[in-house]
Amino acid sequence: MLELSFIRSNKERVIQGLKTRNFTDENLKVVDEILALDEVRRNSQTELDNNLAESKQLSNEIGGLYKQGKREEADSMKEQVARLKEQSKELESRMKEAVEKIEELLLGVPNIPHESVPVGTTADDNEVFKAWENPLPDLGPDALPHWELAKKYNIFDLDLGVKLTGSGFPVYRGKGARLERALINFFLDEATNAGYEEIAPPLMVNHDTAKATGQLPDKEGQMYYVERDDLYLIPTAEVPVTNLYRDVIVDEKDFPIKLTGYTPCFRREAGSYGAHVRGLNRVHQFDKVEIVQIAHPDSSYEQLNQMLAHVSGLLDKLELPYRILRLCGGDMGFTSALTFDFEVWSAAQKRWLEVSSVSNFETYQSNRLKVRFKDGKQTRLAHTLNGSALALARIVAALLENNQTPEGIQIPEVLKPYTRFEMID
RNA sequence: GGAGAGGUGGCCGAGUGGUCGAAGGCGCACGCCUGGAAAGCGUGUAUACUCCAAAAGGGUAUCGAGGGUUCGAAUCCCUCUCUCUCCGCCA
Repeated sequence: MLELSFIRSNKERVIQGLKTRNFTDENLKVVDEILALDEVRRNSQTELDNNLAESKQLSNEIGGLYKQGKREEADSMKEQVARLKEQSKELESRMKEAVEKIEELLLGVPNIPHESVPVGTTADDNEVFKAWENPLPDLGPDALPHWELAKKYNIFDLDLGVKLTGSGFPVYRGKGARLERALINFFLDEATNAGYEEIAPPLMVNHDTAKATGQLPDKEGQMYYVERDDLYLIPTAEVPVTNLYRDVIVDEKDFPIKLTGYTPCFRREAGSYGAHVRGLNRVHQFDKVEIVQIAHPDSSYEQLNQMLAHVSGLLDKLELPYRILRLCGGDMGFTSALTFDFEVWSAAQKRWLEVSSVSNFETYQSNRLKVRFKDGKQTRLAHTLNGSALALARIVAALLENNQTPEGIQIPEVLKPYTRFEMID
């Protein structure tokens, strides 16, 4: 959520930002609407405060009069207080109404894009920030997509998942399960070595938590919900991990706070069908290691670069061809100010698969989270950032496809200490 | 699931209707003292909104949450919620 005070003093910047997000003139009216309501709110608040101050003072005087036994004087003052109270009620409801309406409108306003965000409406308009310079692997016509490889080597099984749960819940087995575990450990170790503290969070969260990182209300339909206990299954570790710092005033010298966590991720996403969602390309449950940072506003973009370098390093070590995209205004997530997507080349499907999304949310998320720090006397919102490092299912898909040989599937060097086998055959 | 106890500031803890944003202690910060430190002494130490061009300084709200009684609520009443203890069940 944008800060109201920011909109108040940076109206033009907000409007420009929303234009990058392809807001029409009609949609842009929301800004004026918010500012008008803010005016109403502040006026009623000032009036209300004065009113309450007066009642308070009168009440104290009444107390004094009673002690002196001046009953009649006191009683007439009571009437005054009663009248003020009437007015206060009215003012309060007017204020409350404005506050609620502002909140509602504010929830509909996305984050202001960073100045480097390219204009555009769809994924086609994303900028290739870092291309893959080397030739892409060519496996020839016999290359099998990962779902065929899964059958051939019995490493994961989607049909069994259907039996147990439903479509989109893969069962990994044998070396497939080991590979999964190896990748998780590899990613966690890498993050730890890069200075991230490992967190093992709950996989279910309450309403407040889901709201603070922005999953509620905008993405309610994407989450699995346990009605009986009013809990949501997490769609990403970002949710519980970032919420660790909800309502916390951070000590400035602790910046940047760097956290990592492995969790399964649960996503309902009723999406498109066909080849794009086959196999592990899009599933309802997948494993992911997430990195999260809470940073000082002055250095959050440095930290973002550091996160890009970290994710790049992982893909380099796994020897996977990848490229980095800078998302355009139309494709960027609602809450993000700047997002880079990592895509890995899947050699049998011959297409790029998104495996990581690294974003700086600036204060958009921290405004709801109320993650703050002291800047002198002032309390300011911190910046939050996060990124996948990395999402497993698609990495597995690409590893299987790219590394297939007639003898079997080669395990990248760096993973061998983790899998403790060299080949899936 | 059953029974009971309890939620007060960063922490501990006092406060059962009147000027209480809240005693006291601890912690923390700064200063004095000291060769330096400790001790000691002094000062300060919540958050949000708001008024003011800003600073200084005001105002309002907040004692788990919401509602009620009252001129006046941390204190009384109601609802909800969370935590703890005991019992039951259980990886």
